[in-house]
Amino acid sequence: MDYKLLADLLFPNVTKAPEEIEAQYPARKLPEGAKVTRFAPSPTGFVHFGGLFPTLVGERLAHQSGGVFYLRIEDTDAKREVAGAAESLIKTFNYYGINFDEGAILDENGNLTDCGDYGPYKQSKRVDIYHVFAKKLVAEGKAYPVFTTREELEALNAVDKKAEVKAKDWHEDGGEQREEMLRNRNFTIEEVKAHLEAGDPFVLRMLSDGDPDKKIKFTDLIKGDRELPENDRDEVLLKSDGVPSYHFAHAVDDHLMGTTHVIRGDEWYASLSRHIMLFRYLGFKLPKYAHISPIMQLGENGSKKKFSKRDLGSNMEYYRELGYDKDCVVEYVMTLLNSNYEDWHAQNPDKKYTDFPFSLKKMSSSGCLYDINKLTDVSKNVISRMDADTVYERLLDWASEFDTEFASLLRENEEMSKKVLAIGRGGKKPRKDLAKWSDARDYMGFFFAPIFEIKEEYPENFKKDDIRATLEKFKASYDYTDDMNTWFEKIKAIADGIGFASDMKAYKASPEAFGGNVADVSMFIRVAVTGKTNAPDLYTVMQILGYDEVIARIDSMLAKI
RNA sequence: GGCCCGUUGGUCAAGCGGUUAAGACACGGCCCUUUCACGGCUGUAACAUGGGUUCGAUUCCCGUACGGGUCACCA
Repeated sequence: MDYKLLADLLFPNVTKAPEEIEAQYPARKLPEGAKVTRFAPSPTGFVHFGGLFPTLVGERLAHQSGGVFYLRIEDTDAKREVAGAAESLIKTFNYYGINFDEGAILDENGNLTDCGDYGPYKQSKRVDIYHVFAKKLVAEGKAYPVFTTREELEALNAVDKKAEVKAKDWHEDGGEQREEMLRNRNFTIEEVKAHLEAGDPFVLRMLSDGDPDKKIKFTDLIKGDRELPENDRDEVLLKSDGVPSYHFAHAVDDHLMGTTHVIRGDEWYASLSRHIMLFRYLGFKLPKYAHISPIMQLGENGSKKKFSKRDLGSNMEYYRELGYDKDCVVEYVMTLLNSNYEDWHAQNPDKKYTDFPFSLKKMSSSGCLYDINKLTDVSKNVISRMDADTVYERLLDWASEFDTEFASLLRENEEMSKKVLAIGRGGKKPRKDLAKWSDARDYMGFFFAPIFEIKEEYPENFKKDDIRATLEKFKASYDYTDDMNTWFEKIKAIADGIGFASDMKAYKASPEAFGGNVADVSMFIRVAVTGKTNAPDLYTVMQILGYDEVIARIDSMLAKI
């Protein structure tokens, strides 16, 4: 077989030499040790929660080392492509603070465009490039056309499955599919020419020289030194429409674009032997690989299941709607990614996650279970460290979209809202009331008269006379200018006045001697003012509410009981 | 099913031949406290399993079970 002739036959329009392409992609001028990583999504839908993991890892590795993190759109499957998916993918990542130095970006009008010297960054625009390298492989006898149609192949595959032909047997014993590959491999130039002239479509497959009985050794940056059987599959390089498969595009693009570290999901691990072979065929230097285990979710039968796109919480939009702050989600992912991250952040509360020395060595090689409890805890910590202005802004951002009534109240009462959000904030041990923005309404809603309805919801074991007496006495004695101590002394006096213990120790010593205690008295007032039995510090609440509002609320309650 | 990978408390996880087997979340108790939240103290709870190797295995080897990934002209 004259491979050179075959190559010209298959790719008559390809005139460029691989070297010409290579010349267009010179090595980047980067500091020693700088890593070049990429995120390479296919635009088929929303950003998946699990997709955040490799993305964040790639971003950290690149930016921590002074390297480059770029975005490449893998739109080689027109059938699955969803209009606008690429744009929304980018928006989502930008929203989470993950930014790309190079690659597909959004211009000011929100349209997809390229940024950087190693493009095009959309694979559908790189078809000519792939063909140059495809032609080279054919000319070297490392790839060949297969004219068998997909339908025919599927039928053969079904036969193999029925006969329980194992994948391994491909190499030794054949199987119908294997036979078909060999038949195509052995076509003469004349046969190929005849197919071509008849207009038969073909796929280009790599001509594998692997032996699955032999192992190929390699290093995965997370899993360590491993080995896999050599690849013996004649993997598809170009589909019948001339568009490359993932495998071929991966090799060509990551080589030309100078990727040093391929960070990807674990589902690619099994095809690594194929990729290694491809890089060898192409004469490319193999990048370093890190395969990340998928995040799991608890299945119905109690077993772990890969977090799938159908699962609640897989769409990043879900967290935004629920009101989880972007920083909280990133923080949570970081705690899962590097086991020492949480300790580090506890010791460096003021630093950002980008200051953390991220390491692949600290990554777990088994998939972890998604835990909403942990997300909640992490979120409370993150929000508790924010200042009141930031909390106000982000809460308002969220509410503007998902709770417009609350949003307008926040806007109309900006000053008060910030005071409320400042309660217990700052200092070493801040309050942790908010895990997500949607918690805020319940936490602080009572400050806003329009959505605050006073209900008479006292525990039943108290006498209404005591409650009434408390409220009346409080109303008579309340002085807005009192300091906290004076204020509370007055409440103690009220307790004494109605036969409740003002001293908790005395009460605990003999509870039967009193009608209740000062905590109960405080509760009477608290319910009238906040509508709840639990609220932030009552004195501060009243200071924010103002004298008139406090008295109005007391009066309102007095009218009801 | 073949081939890979994994398995320390409910969850996330330290650990790399000798430890009272860390820590965090969740859960329980106590303390602080006018409620809540915070904080402090404290408790329950783990090396999947069977064989080896070894003076000694959670740590090393083999098998078993369980879980996961993959086996497309999808990425």
